[in-house]
Amino acid sequence: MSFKQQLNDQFARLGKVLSNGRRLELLEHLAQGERSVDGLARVAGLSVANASQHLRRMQQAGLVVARREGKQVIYAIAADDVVELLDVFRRVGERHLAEVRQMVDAHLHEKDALEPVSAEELVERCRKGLVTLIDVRPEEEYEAGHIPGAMNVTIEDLERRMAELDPEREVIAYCRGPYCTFSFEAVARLREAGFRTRRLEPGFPEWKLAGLPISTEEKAAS
Amino acid sequence: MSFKQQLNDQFARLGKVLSNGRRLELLEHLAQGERSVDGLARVAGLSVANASQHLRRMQQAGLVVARREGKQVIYAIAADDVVELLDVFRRVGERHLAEVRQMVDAHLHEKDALEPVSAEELVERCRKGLVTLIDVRPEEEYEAGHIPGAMNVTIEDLERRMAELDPEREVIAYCRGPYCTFSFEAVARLREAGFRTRRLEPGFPEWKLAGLPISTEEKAAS
DNA sequence: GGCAAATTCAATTGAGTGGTTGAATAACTC
DNA sequence: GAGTTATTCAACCACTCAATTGAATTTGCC
Repeated sequence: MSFKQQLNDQFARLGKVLSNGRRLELLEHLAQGERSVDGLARVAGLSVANASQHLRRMQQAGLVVARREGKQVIYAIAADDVVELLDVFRRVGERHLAEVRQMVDAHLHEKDALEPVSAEELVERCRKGLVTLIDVRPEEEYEAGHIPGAMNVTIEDLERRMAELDPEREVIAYCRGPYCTFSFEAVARLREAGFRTRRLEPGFPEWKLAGLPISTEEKAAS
Repeated sequence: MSFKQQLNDQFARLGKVLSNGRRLELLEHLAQGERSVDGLARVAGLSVANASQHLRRMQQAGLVVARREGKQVIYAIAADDVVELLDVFRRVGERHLAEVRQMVDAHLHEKDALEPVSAEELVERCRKGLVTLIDVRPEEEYEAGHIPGAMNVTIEDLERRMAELDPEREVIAYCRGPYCTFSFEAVARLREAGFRTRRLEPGFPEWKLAGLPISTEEKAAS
């Protein structure tokens, strides 16, 4: 077997890691911040043993790193370029896999009724103090890092905490990324309740990757 | 099975396509330009039936497109973002797969003895008329598109045609991309023969992707 | 229509993968 | 050190995949 073939076989190992939906899901969660094995197993709906297997495989491929912290093993994305890869991967997938386009169109976008706000636009509007920014991810992920000035309101809390929002200000919601449904849902519900609302185009990982400021201050401070 | 899981399974299909060394090799060749099934089978060292299977699979995933031309079926990369994906994929692979780093270090780079020239630098030097640019890929790929002003000298022809090169000018060689060995080999041989030589950092696909000018003029014109 | 070339299809084989289960290991607590 | 919790290991089964082989299909040419 030629050198070229051996080399391509090595690269193919990376492809193998990305060739399983469960692993992609785990990577998506890890892109939000580091987590323990059973934390990941819970959010991804997998058995602990199964999640552990997938994580170990990704570790061998160098995409994630693990460290021990007491009884727990904490996994994290190995480097920013992995998030970048995931992003390109998703973009190409969305463009080229007919099935993805169909699924996304059918389930998520009510066409562009929920027209997104770009990162630049958000920065501008925040500066002017025109908007309320909400982070629709679970509390754990919010605490691991969020956009400065965002308040954490999960989907479950949304109805209950709507009263806290100023109806005069536009509400902008963001979540994990372009294929996370939280922000779509939040926007839909807030619209029903009469708010002017839009979703932020990038998710938190894309925001972070772009080098924009992030914050890890406690919930109370927002 | 949740929507999120289904969606990730769809994306995983893309990973599956990239999870095989032979397919990656075919994509690398296709990134040089379109080719027929048996042309691809020959350059990749596969049986025609096997190449056909791989190509059909990549077609189903939307990464390549096929068109009939007489008796032959011509395959081509579906869009530029596929080349971009391949590029990110290789970059991440090189950084994160320890085995790749080892193999590449051992076989290709005699460390940076063959320090590469960037695309910008080449454009600058070409403008000043300081360098001879050679394209070390097979004739077919050269004819499908090359950097303007480059002369096509394959590895096989190199020894024989060295006399055509001006020993006073620096010679810059390029080939298929960062994991193609042709330009390394050409540079090594030319150095032995006493030429000042370097290799171009990007390969032809990367050059094209960057939107830099390309030419398809006949060999005689160079 | 009959023949040849290029490609695809269909069936088969051996190897690898994903998920489950139950046992083994590691670290902390008492 | 016994007990508890978090993680990994090992064995297993059903399933998918890569490559080969030979037949079938499509197209062009006489």
